[in-house]
Amino acid sequence: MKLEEALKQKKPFESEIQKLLININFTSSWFNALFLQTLKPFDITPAQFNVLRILKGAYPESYCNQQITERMVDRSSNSTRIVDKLLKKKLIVRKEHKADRRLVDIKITPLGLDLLQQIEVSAPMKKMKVAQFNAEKAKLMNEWLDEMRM
Amino acid sequence: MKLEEALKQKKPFESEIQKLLININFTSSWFNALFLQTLKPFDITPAQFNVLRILKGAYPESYCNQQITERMVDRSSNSTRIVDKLLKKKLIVRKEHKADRRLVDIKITPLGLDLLQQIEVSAPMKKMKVAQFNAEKAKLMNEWLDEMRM
DNA sequence: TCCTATTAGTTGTATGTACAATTAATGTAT
DNA sequence: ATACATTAATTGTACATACAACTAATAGGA
Repeated sequence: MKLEEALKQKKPFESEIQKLLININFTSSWFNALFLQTLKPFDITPAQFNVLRILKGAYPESYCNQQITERMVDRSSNSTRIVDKLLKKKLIVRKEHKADRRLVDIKITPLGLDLLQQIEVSAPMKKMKVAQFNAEKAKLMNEWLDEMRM
Repeated sequence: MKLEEALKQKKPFESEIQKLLININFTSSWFNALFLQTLKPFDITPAQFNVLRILKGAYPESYCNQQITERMVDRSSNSTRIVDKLLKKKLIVRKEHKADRRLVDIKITPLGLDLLQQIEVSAPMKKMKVAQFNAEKAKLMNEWLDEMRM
C-alpha cells in the first residue's frame, strides 16, 4: 500500500527523500508490531530475541555486556535489564570474567538455544521471513540503506 | 557502513531478505536517535512533532483523535497522551465536537505553527533532509517499501 | 422506547526507553 | 605506590509503549 494512502495524506510529500525517511520509520514500526505478535506465544520481546540470537552467535563462548550492546539492532535499550529478564527465564547464564572483574560473561544456555530453534521453525516466523519479496531488490535496498547511514 | 560491520557480525546473514528486515529496523533506530537529538533544542519529541505536522495538514480545520491516530507514523503510541503534552505547551487547542459529543476536535494554534516553522528552517533539520541521497534511488526504495507491507 | 452493541476517548498498569548518576575495577602518569 | 582518569556495569528516574479496562455517547433493532 502506498505510504500516502496508509497515512491518509491529502498532499504529496515534499521530496522523495523526505518520504523515504518517513517510509523507513513507518515500515519499521509496522514490521515491529508484526514481530511482537509473532513472538508473543513464546513469551519473549523482540529485544530479548535479538540478544539471544547475538549470544547464539558467540556460543559456545560468551559475550560481555558491552559486546552485546554493540551488536544490538536497537542500541537505545539497556542490555543489563534485557539480560536480567533472560536470566530469570534461565535462557542465559552469567559469570564473572576472569581477567577483568569489571566485566560479566554472558552465555546462552541449552534451554535458550532450544527456544531459538522452536521460534525459528514456527509457522508465523517462517511466514515473516518469506515476505514474498524479490532477493535482487532486497540486495539493492540493503546496499542503499547502508549508504544512507553516513 | 555495511550492516555486518555495524553489528560486528562474523557470519553473513542467512538471506538478503532477512538482512533487509534487520536493516530497516536498524536504520530506523539510527535515524530516530538522530531525530531525537535534532528536536531536543525545541523541547519536543518525534511523536509530538509528528502530531503537530498532522494538525498543520488539517489547518485551519481540526482533526479528532481518531483521525490523528490513523495518520501517525508510529501508531503504537497513545494520541490522547501526546495531545495532552502539546496542550500543556499551548501548541494546540481542544474543543468538543458539535454533532457527536464522543469526539474531541483538536486544532494547531499559531504558536504551534510557529514552532513547526522554526524547526523546519533550523540548520540541523535541513541537514537531516538533505542526507546526500540520490532522489531516483529514493523513489525506487519508496516503491519497494510500499510493496513490502502487504 | 428500551436494550444491546458499537464507537471514541481516557485511564491504569506493567514493561521498555533515554539519559544521567553511581559503583567498582582497571589503567596511567608522576 | 598514590592519585586521577577511564571504563564496564548497574541503578534511578522521568517519560513512552503495549494493551486491557473503563466511561460516556451514539446507533440500530425488537
